[in-house]
This record gives sequence, structure tokens and C-alpha cells, in this order.
Amino acid sequence: MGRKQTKSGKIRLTEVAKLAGVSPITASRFFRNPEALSLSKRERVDSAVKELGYVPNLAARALASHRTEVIGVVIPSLTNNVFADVLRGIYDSSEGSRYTIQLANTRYSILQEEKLLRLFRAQKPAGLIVTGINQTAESRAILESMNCPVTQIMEIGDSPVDMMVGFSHYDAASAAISHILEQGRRRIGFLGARMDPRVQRRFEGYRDAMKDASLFDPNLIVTTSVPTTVTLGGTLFADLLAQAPDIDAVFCVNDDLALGVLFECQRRQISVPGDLAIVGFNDLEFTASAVPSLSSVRTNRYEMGRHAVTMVIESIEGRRPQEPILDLGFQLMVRESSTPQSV
Amino acid sequence: MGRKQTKSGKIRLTEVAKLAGVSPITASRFFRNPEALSLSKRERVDSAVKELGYVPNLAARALASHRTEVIGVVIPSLTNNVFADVLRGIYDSSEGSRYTIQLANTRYSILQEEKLLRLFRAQKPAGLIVTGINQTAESRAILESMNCPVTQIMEIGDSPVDMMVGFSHYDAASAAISHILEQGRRRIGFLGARMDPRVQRRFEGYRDAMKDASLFDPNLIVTTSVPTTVTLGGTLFADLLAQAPDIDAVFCVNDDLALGVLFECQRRQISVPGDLAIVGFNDLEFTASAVPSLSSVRTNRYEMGRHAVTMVIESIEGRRPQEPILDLGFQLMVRESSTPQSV
DNA sequence: CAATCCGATGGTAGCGCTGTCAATAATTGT
DNA sequence: ACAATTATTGACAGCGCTACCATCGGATTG
Repeated sequence: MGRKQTKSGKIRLTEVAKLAGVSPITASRFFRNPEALSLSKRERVDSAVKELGYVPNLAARALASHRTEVIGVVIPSLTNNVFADVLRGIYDSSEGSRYTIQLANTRYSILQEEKLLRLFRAQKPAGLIVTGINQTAESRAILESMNCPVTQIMEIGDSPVDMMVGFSHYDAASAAISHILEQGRRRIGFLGARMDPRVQRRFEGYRDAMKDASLFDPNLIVTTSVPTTVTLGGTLFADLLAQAPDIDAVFCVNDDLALGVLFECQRRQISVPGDLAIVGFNDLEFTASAVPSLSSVRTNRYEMGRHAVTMVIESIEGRRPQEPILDLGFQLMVRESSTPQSV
Repeated sequence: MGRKQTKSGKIRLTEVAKLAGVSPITASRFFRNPEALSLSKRERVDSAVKELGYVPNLAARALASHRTEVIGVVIPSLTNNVFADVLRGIYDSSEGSRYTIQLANTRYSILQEEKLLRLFRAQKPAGLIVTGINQTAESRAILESMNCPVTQIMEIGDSPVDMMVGFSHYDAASAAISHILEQGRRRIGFLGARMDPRVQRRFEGYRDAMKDASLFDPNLIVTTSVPTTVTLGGTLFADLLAQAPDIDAVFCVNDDLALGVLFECQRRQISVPGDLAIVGFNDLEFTASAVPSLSSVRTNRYEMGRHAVTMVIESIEGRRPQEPILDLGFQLMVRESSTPQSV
């Protein structure tokens, strides 16, 4: 003790080992499996590490061990608020751990996804988190050939590549429609933008719920492949009104569209919920303070991110979760926009 | 040609070199500096790479070269829409390049920032992008000791660590206030949440503009350190009304707050812009379709991300930009919420 | 035509760490 | 007390690539 690192040379594991009076390999084990060391050596290495301010060289570690401590995350969009929340959960959960998050963005392109997955496979990540359950056959094959835990997020289905965290978009949409029907509304419009597989599932939930009630009508439906915005909500709603002027409710596949509809109603002096009920999806923060407050379906996105990372890490470290499929469910948030006016 | 890789062994650079009939080091140069190869060898290596499906081992490369191809990005928040746009620019710009983005989130903690910077320094990134210009002395020292290009984003100032891309929050806020004053409003409230350095600068812009007009009054100011939300906008506005019932305008440090104010006005039947003008900041998408549409200050966030990456990469590759400071400016978006009612 | 230079190529020697397996010390059962 | 077993520890080799020279042929020059 009392020695200082003054030489120009950087500190390698060897230096730490020398100072601690152990072999390099023992020092190495200190990081990977400290329990395997005797208490005395562990303490000696520990203080040597601190004294020298040693930082492991990750490249060398990866090269020697044929492993990395990277968890790959593949999401389709960075713009979408929804993924921001998931990402926050992912980064928060990874923080305490030794693992690093490597983010990749497919921009909703299937080809891009395949490319990215191939890239990830080449880098041998410790784990992988991918969005959705509708990978192409090719992508799925890559995922299955990947020699690491994989968690699919955002939705759940029958045949996970490995693990899944999400909820049923179909059920969530059905629940929303049931709620609107219970309010006595009959002409329920559907507004959808960027019809990715999950939005598609919400549509199916809507469609089947309407069919079950014998209220299905193609005129009630307006969709587009354009990315979602608040402004788009207004535009689509205008289209919907043109197609079906007698609607008394609208189900929007996300809250941005719902807000756009609300604004458009204000513009056209359509009373909400008097003339029209609105229900959104995702329960973004603003829904609660809109006037009238917007009903929505709460999805546990932050938790989804957290769980996904936790499951992957546990799995990497040999504690694979009992249940590979985790259903985080949803909560219907009934607010003013879909209930009788209380004034 | 016509040979197939069937052996179990993975493809290393050596295999590529053998197939191409060159030495490994020449094959290596093919990736780093193809111009240095003769055309014939370049073609031979190229086809060997393709035939074998060779993928470089990045860990080995990093270990041997003492460099990585990672650009670190340090941002204070993942929740904030503003950073989502910047990130999109960053990821989009990095995509074509050989560089990988490594994202880290300080959650607005100075200590966390120092920790992350230290971590990055240890990993020798090829470049670094950090948020803001108010690093602690310690952080700044780390940045300066970092042996790579560094770009500070979101705002600009006098003494860049290396490079900067951003705009003047002070000027942007001043411009917003001037505009409101031009509308004949005199009692202009200030609403601020999470007073980070940039928000602080906007405040100063507001304060000085008000002082210049001899209209400054502490009662017009409501701020909090709580993270910003739409709901919070309503709450702060209620506080402001209690403090200064005679206000005729509000400048909000971001659009979420502005939307919250708008909703609160709807709730209280305060006419906008009749009784109250509202101006937000950032020009998020929804401002244009709100009723009334919300005036705001457009900031070029996506471009900021793009430029930051480009500047860093150019700099890494020896083409350092002439001007280390890039001012992306802002645009005052004047909309209904701050102009005379046109009805 | 020799002296010089330059562009293209290759040989050697690691980068810093960990996998494998052998060696040694500590512990246990009978 | 002694063999058998289990915890600790270490030696060695090598992961896949590139830095650093050395080399070599050919173009340039006077």
C-alpha cells in the first residue's frame, strides 16, 4: 500500500495481480467469479484494483472469452413515444448490471431487421431483445441460431423464440370496444395509422368485437400506413366523418390520434363525449389532463422494458425464468371522453 | 472460386487472405484503407470476403488497434421528446458509417455524468457527443483528456471542449418574449419545469427581455424542479394565476407545459388568445393542430443529431470542420395562441 | 545507368485477457 | 491416520487482428 501508479504504462490485469501477489488468472477470476477466491485473496485483489484504478479492457476480454457483455435491442422506431418508455425501462434495468445496451432501429423495415439481426449475431451478444412476434422466417431463423437468450417484447403469442414480455393487443382493443358499447354507442369508428402488426392486432380486436355485436361496418374504418401524428388524427377523423357521418364514437389505435380527433372536434364544435366518445390507446401522460380527459388503454411499457432486461440477464446467468411468457396485461382507463357528461 | 466454406471452423481474416492469395495483413488493409491496395488484389480480397461471408471480429480489431469504432452519446433523459428527435438524427446519421452508437443516460445527474464519462474514457471511444455546455470541472477535465473528437450539443457557448452544435436558448426565449410584447401584452408569465441549464438560459432570456421593457415582476414567475408533463403545465398555471391574476400571456419553457396551460384554460373558460396568449418551446408536432394552434419556438433537433454525428465522424477521419461551433438557430412559429383572434 | 524514391506487400510480434487443465492445499469420512 | 474428495490456485497457450518495420520491384531523375 502507499504505492502509486506513476509509470507511463497503463494498468493491466498483470499489474493488479502483481500488486496483489496472485497470478493474473486469479485476478481475472476476481471479476468473473469472486466467490471462487479465498477471502484473503479476494480482499488483496480488491484493494489492488482500487489502488491502481484498474479498468478491464473489454475488447481483450471479449476476444479471449468469445463472449461480450452486450445486450442487443431491436426496436422499430425511435420517434414513437411508446418505445421511449420501453427504452427507459431497458436502460434503467441494465444500469446496475455489467451489461451494455446496444440499440438498433429497424424503422419498421423487415429487411433492415434481418440485416441488423445478422449483424448482432456476428457480434455474439450476451442477450437480445427484439420487438414483436412477427419476424420473417429468415429473421426467426437467425434468432433461433443465435446462441443467447432472446426476449420478444411488446406483445405475446404462442411460439416464443425464447421468451416474451408483453400483452394482448387484441384483448386490449376488445376491452376498449366493449367499454364503448356498454356506454350505448353503436357506430364506433376505427382510426389507425402505421398499421404495424400490433396495430393490426388491435384492429382485429375491434373488428371481432364489432362483429360479435353485429355492428361491424367497413365504412367505420379509416387507416393509413403513414406514421402517426396528432395532426393525422384530425385528418383521418375528417375522412371518417365523410364516410360515416353518423358515428357516435371513435377508437384510435393510439393517443396521438385521439388527441388529434379531440382537437378536430373542438374545431368543428362536435361535443365530446356528448356527440362523440373517444378512446385512445397507450395512456400517454397527456390523456389525463386533456379537456375532456381522454379514455385510453394503459400499457405497461416501462415495466416491459425492465422485465425484458431482467429476464435476459437472469437467463444469461443461468437462472432462466420458470415461465417464458410474461403477460403484463393492460388497464382500461375510463375518463370523461367516453362516459356520460357529468355536468 | 466455387469453393464453399464447409469446415466447422469460423472464417478468420487468415482464411480470406488464403483464398485471395494474399497475406493477412493485406486483407486487413482491404478494410481499413482499400486505396492502398492494387486494384487486382483489392478485387481478389473483395470476392474472397463475399465468398466466405467473412465478418470482422471487432473485439480483436479493437484489441490490436487500441481503437474502437464506437461513438458515445451522453444525454440527460430518455423520456423527453426533445432527445428522442436528437437521437433519431444521431442514429440515422451513424447508420451508413462504420461507427456504432453507445448511448448513456445521466438522468440529469451530474455525478452520473462524471461516472459515465469516466467509463467512456476507459473504453477509448472513437468520438463522443455530450449534452450541454455546463459540465462540472471534473467532467470537463475528463472530456479534455479524452483522446477523441467531442461534440457538445443542444446549445452553444464560448468555450467548446472541441466542437458544438446547437442554438442560443437565451436568444430563442428573447425572441419569443419580443413577439409577445409586440402583440401588446404586458403581463407575461413564465412557466418552467426541470430547470436544467438550458431551461435556465431560456429563463434568462425571458428575464432580460422583460427587464428591458421594464415589465419584470417576480410574481410572474413559476418554476419547479419536477420533470415536465402536460398535467404539470396545468398545475403551474393555476399557481401562476393565484400569484398574478392579471396576466395576459404565458411563456412556457416547453410545449408540454403549454398544452397543459391550454387545457387548464379550457377548463376555466379562459379564452386563448383572447384573455391569454400562450407560447411554448420546441415546436413539437401537436402544437400546429391544437385548438387554438400553439405558438412555439422551433428547434432543429433532428438536424442537431445529424450534424453532431457528422462532425464527430469527419473529425475522427481527419477532416475536422473549419468552424467548430455550429449554430442551428431557431424559428419562431407564430400561431393562433399568441395572435389576435381572426374570427 | 546508378542513385533515389515511392507505392505495394509481407513477416513478426504482440494487444490484454481467459479457457483448459493440471497442481496443490484443505477437508472429509472411516 | 490415510485415502478420497473438494476447494483454490496457477501455467500455458492462444483468441483474431493490426502496428511496426522490412522488403521489393518499378518509376523517376540527372
